[in-house]
Amino acid sequence: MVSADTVWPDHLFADLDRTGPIPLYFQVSSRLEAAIRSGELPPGSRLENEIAITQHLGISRPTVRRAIQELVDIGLLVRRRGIGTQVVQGQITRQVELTSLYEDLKNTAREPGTKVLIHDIVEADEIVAERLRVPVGSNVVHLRRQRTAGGVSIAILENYLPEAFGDITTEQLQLRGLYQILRARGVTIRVANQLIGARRADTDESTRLGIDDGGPLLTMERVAYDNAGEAIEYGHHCYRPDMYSFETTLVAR
Amino acid sequence: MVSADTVWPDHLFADLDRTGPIPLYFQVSSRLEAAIRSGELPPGSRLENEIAITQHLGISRPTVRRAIQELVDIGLLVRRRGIGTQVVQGQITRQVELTSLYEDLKNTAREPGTKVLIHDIVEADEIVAERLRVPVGSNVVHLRRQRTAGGVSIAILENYLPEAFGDITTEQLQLRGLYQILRARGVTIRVANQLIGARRADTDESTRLGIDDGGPLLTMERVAYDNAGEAIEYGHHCYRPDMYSFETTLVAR
DNA sequence: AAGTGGTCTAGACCACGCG
DNA sequence: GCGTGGTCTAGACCACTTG
Repeated sequence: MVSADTVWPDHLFADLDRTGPIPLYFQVSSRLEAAIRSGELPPGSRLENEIAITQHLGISRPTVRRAIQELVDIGLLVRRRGIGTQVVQGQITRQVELTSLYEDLKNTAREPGTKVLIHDIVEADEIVAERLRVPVGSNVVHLRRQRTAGGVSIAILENYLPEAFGDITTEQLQLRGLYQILRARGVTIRVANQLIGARRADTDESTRLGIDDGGPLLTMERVAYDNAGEAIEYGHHCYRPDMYSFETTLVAR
Repeated sequence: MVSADTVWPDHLFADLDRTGPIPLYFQVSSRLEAAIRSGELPPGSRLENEIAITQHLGISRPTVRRAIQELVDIGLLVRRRGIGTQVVQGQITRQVELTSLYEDLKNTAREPGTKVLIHDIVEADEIVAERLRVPVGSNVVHLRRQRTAGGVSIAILENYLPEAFGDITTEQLQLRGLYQILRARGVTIRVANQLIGARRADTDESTRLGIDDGGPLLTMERVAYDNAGEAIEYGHHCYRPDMYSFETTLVAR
């Protein structure tokens, strides 16, 4: 018997497509996520148990579990053995996505712009060589860009890429984010390692970002890897701390 | 037929325990992780395919897949359909764990210390009430602590907890990290939402942390939730940026 | 004792990348 | 065409929580 206080928005799952290319578990998890974010499943709601969901949807339990797990992984649901599955109390929302700052800004509806300060080929110093796993002194693409949102400077981005990306043009960089350009070339970033910190701005940085000389900067250093596990990009960026910050959701395994 | 250039450290898996309480997939993934981190499986190595591993270990394919998935999730392995599974090139290592600063510091072998500056019960203002999901004006525990490592001040931590934690003693707080105390009471943090930024230090902060007045501070604001999805802790912390930074590994889904 | 999620099996078929 | 990982099934038994 199912407890009376459980919820399951059955109507959302009437049109599951078993023939198309979209996995069943994804169809279920995305509809469920929408129901949670819209408030249809309020914080604290208890979902029906997995067996019951199985019967409602006509799919197997591992598939149901995978759908639920997707939402547990992003911190929207909490599972407890012997208890059930509940919507988390906090309306925690965004995740630090594996996207570029450019896309972050687009999503916040401030018009992003890019000024390319440096775009050349240099020999890798020890740090760049180590990060990109190329020999010291080999050629790498070097970028320095200034990023604006709604006309206001908010970040200075310095990046290094393997020489294979030497044919990226300055025009492309002015129009799009780096990750967009990479994706258009069939390169997908799969894993990234980031180090977030803070330091004083130097004179050049404070002038460009329109802040006080010596004022605080938020910094991020990142190495990104593609599908094949190859290092694709190393960069160290700095941000106006009153215009940008990093949001993360951590979920215990 | 298995390609000649694949690797599988079969000897590591001779003693899998099928009767004990430790899940098979975890036994496999943790041994595999150790082999990767030790360098026994160097970056770029191709693992044997999943069917072959199934036969080597005498376990089913979903179990093998789950073990591999654990390491994909932390950025150690990369899977490609039609290609296989490989060790990531970069030695991605630590993760921002769901632990307190205290434990972070212990792991880096600098002796952590805590000075309790404030420990009282206050009425929740609007922000605290919203974060902890309690009524405005209801009682909450208020903490302000100064954290040292090897005798050097590195952070000021301000936290709010529901009144149910009013029996935590100042002595406990001096000896242990907050999350340790919570765990000892049977409270496990499951989900946390963090916002990381930077700002200027005020005079009190700069004095306590031994930095210049107005110098840069790394800041973190966090709300943490337990197994049941209940808000357990809200805090805003600041760190000496030359002594502490945040490391994250992001993995695309 | 009853109900829940956690783990595991032994298959099946499909989609993608490559030669 | 072949090998790879991606998805899915229909069960089974176990461990934990609560009444």
